[in-house]
Order: sequence, then C-alpha cells, then structure tokens
Amino acid sequence: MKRNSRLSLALHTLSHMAGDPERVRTSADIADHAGTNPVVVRRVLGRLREAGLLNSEKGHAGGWKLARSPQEITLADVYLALDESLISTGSDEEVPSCSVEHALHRRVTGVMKDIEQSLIERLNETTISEVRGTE
Amino acid sequence: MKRNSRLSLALHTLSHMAGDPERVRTSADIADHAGTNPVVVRRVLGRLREAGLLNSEKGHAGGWKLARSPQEITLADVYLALDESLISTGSDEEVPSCSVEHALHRRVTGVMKDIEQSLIERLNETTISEVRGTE
DNA sequence: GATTAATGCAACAGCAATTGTTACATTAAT
DNA sequence: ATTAATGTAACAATTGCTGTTGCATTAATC
Repeated sequence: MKRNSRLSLALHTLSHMAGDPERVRTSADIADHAGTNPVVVRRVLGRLREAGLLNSEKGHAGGWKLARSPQEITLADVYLALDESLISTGSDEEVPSCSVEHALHRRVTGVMKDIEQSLIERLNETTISEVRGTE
Repeated sequence: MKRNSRLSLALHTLSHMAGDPERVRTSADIADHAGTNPVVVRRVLGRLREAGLLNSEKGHAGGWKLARSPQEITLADVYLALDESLISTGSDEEVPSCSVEHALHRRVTGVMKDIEQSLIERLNETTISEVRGTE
C-alpha cells in the first residue's frame, strides 16, 4: 500500500462487507483481501467502530461486522470517521503580524473550510451500498 | 509551516498578489510574508508558473507576477496546478487477483474520481479575486 | 566589463506521518 | 485447557515535505 491508504482500505473493506452484511470477518481475512497486515486493518477499522459504522467481537469466533445497513453508511461517514481533513489550511500557528495580512489569512482559511464543507456534502450523497453497486 | 502547506501557500500568495497585480515580487519578499524560505516559495510558485498562472523573470530586478487577471484564476486552476489529487485511491499497483475484487476495486476508484471531479467543479466556481474580496 | 540581485536547480538533513511488524495481554468459544 | 480472535504498545522502515546550503545562470545597473 502507499499513500492515503486509510480511506482506500476503509472503502474497499466496507464495500466488500456490504456484499454479505451478516458475515463476521476477521482482520486476518480482511488483510489478505487488502494485501496488508491484520494490525493495520484493526487500526483503521477501529476508527470506523468508534464512529459507529462497525462492530467488533473479541475472542474465539470474533471479528468484524457492519453496525448498520450499507444503505445507511455514506462516504461522508467514512471520511469523518477517519478524521482525514484532506483540505487543511496548513499550520494553525501561522498568525501574520500585519492586520491586513491577518484579514487575508482568515479569508483564505474561511474559503478552505467552505470547500471542505461542500466536499463533505458531496460525500454524503453516496452510500456504501451505491459504491458496491449491483452484482 | 506544517502539512498541506503547498495549497495554503499558493492561495495566500496569489491572493496577496491580486492586491497589486502589476507589482513584481521576489521569492524573498513572498517568503517573508509567508514565514518560510525563498526556495520553498520558488518550488511551489514554479508549479503555478508551469500551469500558466504566474510569470517569473530571472536576473536583476526579476521576480514573480500574475500571468492573468485575478478574476481569471480559479481555485481549480490552483488545485490542478499543484497536482495534489487529495482524493487518491491509494496505490495503483494494488491489483486484486480475484475478478470480483477487481471489479469492486475499479468501482471504488471510479467513485473517488467522480468525487474529485465534483470537487474540481466546485473549486472552479471561486476565483482568486473573490478570495481576496474587497478591501 | 564588473557587480549586483534575482531565479533555477540539485543535494541533503530533519521532521512528521504512515505502514508494516512483532509481541503480548485480554477475551470468549470450544 | 485450548484455541482463536481483538486491543494495544513498541519499534523499524519508508515516505513525503520542509528547510537549508550552495552554486550555475541570467539580466539590470554601475
């Protein structure tokens, strides 16, 4: 795997699980499919569990399952669960001294926040079920 | 500066230059304003020049200037010039063996491309001139 | 022509984030 | 008791970006 693989891994895994929502899968199975390591899978899926998208069971015969129907999981849910904030405004420390600069800085920051917000809205229009499609 | 600072630096610089489009600025001046290094500035602005957004002149009294009016530079221009592709689908090498997996993989990739495309369309609606606003 | 002041570019160190990996505690079914 | 799973900590390796130095090139100015 390379870069930005958390989102990719999450989407692939959720889409895959959407094919048989009741089936419980182990992190080892998922890692095999994704070509990575079970610990990496548990790391990423752990975030999705915290966000209420997945459930996990410990112990013998444990594993991972969707916490809701794939129709009720949007790409925005996944994006927010991973806390990626792809469109960040750089450093938060960078506070310009000049007041004109400061005003401009805030304006750029505001624009970038708007952009991210509309990205999230767009992501909210697509569900995992739709990603998977019909097969 | 921290992370994702290329986009931030580019937007701040372009917005700043929009305030006096005819003025030629050196990378040292810009670096001072942005709190970074002239070489870093030239690196990022070099990409904007390749995309036709800026012109640079070498030699004594050289520097950087907008190549077009700020009304004619959109956020999409900047985004594409930097070749960020924030919404990448991870590795391109990751080609699943199973054909069902392969189909799913392509579908996830396709969805992410769609998302990125609509992000670009959204970015295309805002110009540098609008970012700067009126002051 | 020499000087000065700029970009362009290469090389490298440092840093931060991510990934991959090992190891082990905990938990629950068999 | 055994087995098989998650949860988590620790660490190495990798990657990408930033910051920095150094220098070649270029063009205006003296």
